[in-house]
Amino acid sequence: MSSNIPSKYNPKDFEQKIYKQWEEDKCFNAKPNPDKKPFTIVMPPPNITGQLHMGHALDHTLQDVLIRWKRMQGFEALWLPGTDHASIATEVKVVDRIRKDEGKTKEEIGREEFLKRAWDWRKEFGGRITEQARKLGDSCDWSRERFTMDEGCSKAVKEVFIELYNKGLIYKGNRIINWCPDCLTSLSDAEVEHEDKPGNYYYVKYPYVDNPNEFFIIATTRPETIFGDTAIAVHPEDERYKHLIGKKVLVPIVEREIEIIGDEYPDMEKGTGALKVTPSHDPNDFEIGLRHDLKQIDCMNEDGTMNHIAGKYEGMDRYECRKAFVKELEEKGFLIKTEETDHSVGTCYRCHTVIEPRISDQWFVNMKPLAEPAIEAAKNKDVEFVPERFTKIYMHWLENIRDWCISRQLWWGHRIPAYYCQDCGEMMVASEAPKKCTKCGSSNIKQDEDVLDTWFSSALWPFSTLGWPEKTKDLEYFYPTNVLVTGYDIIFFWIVRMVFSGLEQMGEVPFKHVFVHGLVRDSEGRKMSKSLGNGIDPLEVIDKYGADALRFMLMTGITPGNDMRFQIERLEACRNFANKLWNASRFVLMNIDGDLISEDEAKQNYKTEDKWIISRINTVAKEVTGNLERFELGMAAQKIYDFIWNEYCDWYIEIVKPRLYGEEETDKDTARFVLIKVLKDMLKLLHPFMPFITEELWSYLPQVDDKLILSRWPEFELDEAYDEAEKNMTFIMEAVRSIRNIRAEMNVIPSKKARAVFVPSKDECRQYLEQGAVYFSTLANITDITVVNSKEEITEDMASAVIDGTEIFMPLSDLIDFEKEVERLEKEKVKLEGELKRVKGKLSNEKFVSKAPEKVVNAEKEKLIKYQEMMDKVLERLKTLK
RNA sequence: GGGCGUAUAGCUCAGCUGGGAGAGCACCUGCCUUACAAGCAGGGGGUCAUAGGUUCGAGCCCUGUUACGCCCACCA
Repeated sequence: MSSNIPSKYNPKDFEQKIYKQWEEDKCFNAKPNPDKKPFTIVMPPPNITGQLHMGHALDHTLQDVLIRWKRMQGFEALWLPGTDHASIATEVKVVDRIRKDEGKTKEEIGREEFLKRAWDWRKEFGGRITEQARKLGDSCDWSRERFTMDEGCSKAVKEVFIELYNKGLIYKGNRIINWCPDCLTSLSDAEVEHEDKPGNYYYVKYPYVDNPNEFFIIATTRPETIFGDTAIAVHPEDERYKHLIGKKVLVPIVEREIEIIGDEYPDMEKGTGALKVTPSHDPNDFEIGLRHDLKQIDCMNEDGTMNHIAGKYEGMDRYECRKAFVKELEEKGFLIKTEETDHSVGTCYRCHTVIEPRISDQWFVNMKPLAEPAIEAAKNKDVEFVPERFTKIYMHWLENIRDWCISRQLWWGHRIPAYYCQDCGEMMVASEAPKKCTKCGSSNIKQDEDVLDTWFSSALWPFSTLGWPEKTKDLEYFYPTNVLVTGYDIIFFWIVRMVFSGLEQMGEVPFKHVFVHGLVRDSEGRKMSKSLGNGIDPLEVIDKYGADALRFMLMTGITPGNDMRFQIERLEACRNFANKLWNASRFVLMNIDGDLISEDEAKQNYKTEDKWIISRINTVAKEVTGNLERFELGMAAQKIYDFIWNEYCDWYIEIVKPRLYGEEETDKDTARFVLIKVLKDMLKLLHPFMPFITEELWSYLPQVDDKLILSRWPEFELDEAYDEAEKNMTFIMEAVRSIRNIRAEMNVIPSKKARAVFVPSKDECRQYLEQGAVYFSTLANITDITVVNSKEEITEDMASAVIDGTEIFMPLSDLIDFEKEVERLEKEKVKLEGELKRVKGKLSNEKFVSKAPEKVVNAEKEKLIKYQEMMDKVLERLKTLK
């Protein structure tokens, strides 16, 4: 076994192979199991528009760590994968491809043919994405892979739509919505991004009808909508204007008569305190229009160009028209002034085209009744956000929610299950096309042309993927899920909607915890984006450094909910860590042949260092588990890293070498046993973070019968806590460091061998030293160790150090540099002075002594004695030297 | 307009429920010591943004300020 472990860590040699084995052995599969508790995560389905990026790598690693950990803890762990059809984004891509390949528009090839191409796209990219997920090591149950437009999900979508419609929670209406003139579809409020853009206030004159020489002045940022003006609104209490209500003015140039109306909406403090009202192009104006029964005059086409209402500007782009029309206003004397200003405009989250508010026939979800239970769920902590601050964002959104526009003027997506009789106009909502009109009996029936917002189907993901609307065993067992892991950028799009959908359909929240993470930025802190070209492809990284290194890098040095930077240096450090573990394991295996002794046998022969390392990993396991439970994955990873590198490799392996090379068989076997025992636990603890290397190394270990992925997570064992051994080793390590320090600082290492004289001040330390000669020879090249009671033997030509419990002297004979030695001790003195001052200050503070907990006070008292003792020795030594 | 986040070693960041600050990289010194130079040993480097407050005690809690960033909003 040990002989065939490759001498170099090369992740490419085994990552793929290991994944295949896991998959073949169905290690990721989960099914309802009455003997186990379920632990479920549904994967946020990646869009089929492209490939996985670093954000996915982070997102997936977080989920995989949790799933692997819980699986090892004995839960029936299900991580359910899938992909999202991403209606608008995919449609745009497919349209582009058709244009490029065939030079045709989607209208030219027709709906049916278009959908065929879209499904082809889905096959191609959906497969690519799942391949990438495999490279990352995602331990998801591929036998359950879903797609938001597969049969089951489509059924769920229809079911929910019909149910909400029948309850009156979905309705169709002619209302003002966000329109993207480039994507040519409506958008929900969540899909509109606000950007500050430079613009102007244009102050425009509206002449009075009865007195064309006098004007009413209006400020507007969008003069091109003047063509759609149907009123001017002022606040009915506004002293400046109140008397003008009812008067008529002419829309400049257009010369349409409009009335000055009184409405509560205008803010007397803002601008001129008066508004032009354009119900077709502004949501507020739309509302005002409804209140006053104003005409809705739409002056634009769906692509953002002006229509016939704009007269000679017909066909001109809205921004071109703005410029030209302002010029005309100016020339004809209607423009008073222009003021520069920045103002926020809504843009399409996909293409960033400025959205145009537009009145059209759309489907909406009545949100208020659905939002309330979702708010309650967060208040009751049925859903908890990690970190907690995201609760506020969630709440704020729900409390201010408006109806959700769910229809999209697209082809790729779930077609709205509404049918219209072409003869009598009757609308029928049903899962299948009705054969006959329920009103007039006609069979001339057509389905609604529109599809649903992608997020409508995503909202059902936690239960549609488990078989809903059927009452499946899966659903019963795995729902509600435990954790939903996602970036903070889709809380509104997705989290909120899953919660209210889960509550509405299942009567239960879809997940207990929402674990929110940040963005992966580039090394300079910029968002990774295609346009900047600063994106880093996870696959390239995996190819170069291995998936384990990438995963570990993404898991360490991060704080939940905060953004992180992608740094190649950290990636290298993680790869080096993997290499370190690889070599340490190789060392252990090289020193083992045949079977290990039994635990009982080993236990009787544990040496101090054995007890120490066992005790330490016992504690680490406990802490790591605690960290994972609190979603502190970065902290957990860091602790495992530190233990493996700093304790197991740097100390334990080094300490144990002489035993392995020696003749004492019992010592040797015990050391071998402990090396393996601790290594096994290390591999287990690290496995969720670095699944590949740990599984690979595990396969070389003696006496393992199953895969690491299926092994049992280490738990804290009370009988493996060895406090005395920990104390002992801590002291020894301290002493070794001091000796190493002397050797390095004094720069005289005449030979590998050296002598050290200890003058201990504590009995226990004397004991540690007397029994610990081997540690010093192994770790500090001290071949001659003397423990004495008095300083009779101590001479001037010795370098010295003081630690808690003992003084250490190293004879350097004529090589000693007195100046340097004094310098060293002076430095030590200064340090101790500082400590003493602090401790003394505290203890002389009566309030501290009386108010601080006894434990803390006692600790300070002990420190005082310790430092005082050390100080005395340093001073004494300095005296003899001078 | 409202809300939130971040400010800690040259760089990137940790620091859990308050007891006197850590890592990686970089830097300096010495080592190719038969697991590992993707390494080993040693070392230097921080008034924890700023001004107050609470407390025996503050990087951590409270208030104000500054800088950067993010989110929300029907800001004529």
